[in-house]
Amino acid sequence: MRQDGYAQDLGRSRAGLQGQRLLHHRLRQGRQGPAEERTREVRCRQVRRRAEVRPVRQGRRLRQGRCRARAQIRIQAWQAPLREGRSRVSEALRAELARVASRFGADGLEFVLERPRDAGHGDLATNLAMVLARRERANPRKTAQRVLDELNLSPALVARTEIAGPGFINFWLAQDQLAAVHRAILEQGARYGRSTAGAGLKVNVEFVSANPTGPLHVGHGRGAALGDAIAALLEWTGHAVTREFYINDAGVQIDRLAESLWARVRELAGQPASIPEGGYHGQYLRENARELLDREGPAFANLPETEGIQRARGAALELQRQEQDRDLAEFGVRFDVMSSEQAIYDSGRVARALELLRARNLTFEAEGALWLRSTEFGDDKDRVLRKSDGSFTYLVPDIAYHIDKHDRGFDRVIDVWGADHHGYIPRMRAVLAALGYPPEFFDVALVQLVKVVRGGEEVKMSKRSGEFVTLRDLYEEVGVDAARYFFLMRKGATPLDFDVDLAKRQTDENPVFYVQMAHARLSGIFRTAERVPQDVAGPLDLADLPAPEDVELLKKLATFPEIVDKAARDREPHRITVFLHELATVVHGWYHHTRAVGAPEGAATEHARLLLARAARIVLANALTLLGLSAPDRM
RNA sequence: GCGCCCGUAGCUCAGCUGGAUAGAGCAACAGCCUUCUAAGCUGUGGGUCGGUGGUUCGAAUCCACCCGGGCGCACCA
Repeated sequence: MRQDGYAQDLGRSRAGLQGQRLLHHRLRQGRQGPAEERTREVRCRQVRRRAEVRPVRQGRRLRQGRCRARAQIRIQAWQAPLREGRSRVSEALRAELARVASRFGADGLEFVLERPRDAGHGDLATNLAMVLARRERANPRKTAQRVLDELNLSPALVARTEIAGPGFINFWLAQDQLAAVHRAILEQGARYGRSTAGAGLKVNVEFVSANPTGPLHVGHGRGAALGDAIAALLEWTGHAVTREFYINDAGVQIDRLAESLWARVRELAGQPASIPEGGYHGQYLRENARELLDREGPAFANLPETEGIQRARGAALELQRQEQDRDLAEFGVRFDVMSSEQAIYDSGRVARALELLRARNLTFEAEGALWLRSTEFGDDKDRVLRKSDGSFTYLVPDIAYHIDKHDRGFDRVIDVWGADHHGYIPRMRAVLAALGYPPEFFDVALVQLVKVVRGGEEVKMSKRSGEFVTLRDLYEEVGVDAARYFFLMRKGATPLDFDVDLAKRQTDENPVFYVQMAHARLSGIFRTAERVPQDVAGPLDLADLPAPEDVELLKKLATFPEIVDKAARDREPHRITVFLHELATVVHGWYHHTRAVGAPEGAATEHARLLLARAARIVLANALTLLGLSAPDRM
């Protein structure tokens, strides 16, 4: 039930949602009837969140000193394999700068070598001289000159250098480097942007994990798009990824589901029935009831209650699972493994997990309950495992599940959870630490709420579920590509406004359209030229690309692998959508200002621009494909 | 009370391990179609980066405190 907070919990748990009051108000008003019965469920979906959430967000700055040490260790653990993935040019330059630093008696000095925001500051820039000057209390610009004098760079690598501003050293790369990038793009094709940085690390990405108690809603959709994209990013960076869905098919919510379906069956058969307290009121259960009666015959409604509910349970689970699977498949998300909570109980893993904790002396009995000593491992209070009524808290099967993932040989486990579950993280982390798993084993990516906006108005009711906008409603209306793109446009941890009108618009105001259009236009060039992109081959001579837009485009293409690495490291797919939009802007500008087919500069330029268009088309397609989006040839 | 999240242009948001005049889209305004999709391009206006201190050669970014908004402090999943 990783995500259910989204739907049921709107009125309470959302952190950091400005301007949400209206939404809460509407939702409450809108489902006044059902909401009454749902009160209990709402209450029981609340999550505690006292504890630290920081360490989850590795890629972000850490404001609290106390979390810092721990988080940084983890950042390093994650980044380490990625270092090799950086471009050869910047690595060579970095190495040379490090050599100079050590000649100046500053071995291992930390400095920055990065791509400056402003193209006027070169292709790469370093603050090395400024850092050195600080140690020596020297003038940074003079130090920069000394660094330059000492620097031994091949002209094949760097064409020009300058000292700028307070002491930056800027580098312009040799054109050979750009030609090499172009060659790499054509050679690697659909693989351009991939790296082996992950070194085959086995990663399990668990996402969506919705309760099988109703249709997937937009919040699940965002989780699906995000989890799938994170998984793809990890694949692109050389990790062995498993996409997994955890079915919460045990527990009281399934009992309520079964009772609710049974009530609908009786109702359809004209018998007295009512949805139990905490039950499910959605229209979909009426449809399920109809299906069940059609399948089993009218006598089904006359079964004794116990048996009826028992059989309704199986049917409800099956039908809800089918519907969720269908929606996910249509949304373009596939899972390698479906795990069932019930199966974890049935296989004895829950009992074994409990034994394991007990054997390690991590539990104690008090007040008729069994407790976990989670405070000894960073949680802020001890947690109940077995309630005094003898039943288990949710923590227990979840612990068993994570042990299971560990036992299946995963090096890393990433759970994509609704942000309302963030209070649960320290608990799980504490348990896994207690079991001796390395801290980097477990991580969580949080997904914030989605607010659907139409005509400037908030969310509306779904006609079919009687609840929220379902994922299906959404992608049927705006299309899968637009839905996925919009879900991925923002950082997962940021609340998202989904503007349905904008997503449907077939103009450049719509970012999905704008990006896909860039790809279609590039394809159009080849149609006009009556050439197949794959047949436009040969080395690229930079001298045949006279326009500044040509070079700008090529440089943009060159940044893609680095963007992928960073997006994977920080698990932030939105960086790919940001990149896509930037690249599309450059492509459109290039398309408008230069001419490929029948280039006025001559045949050599036409050929060079076709080569460039082919490369740009590859990169656009790769970035789109990575996010699960199509790259249309015409629109 | 304790804790967590958030506060960047009118709106929605980027801003990567602190860097060189703070960016994009939308909205507003002004232009550009005998030429590969005008489903596009170009330009203009618009910001005390919530506030105050601190660290630093340098802070939207790190630290402290404060203000404002949201949320949580269960034997519920």
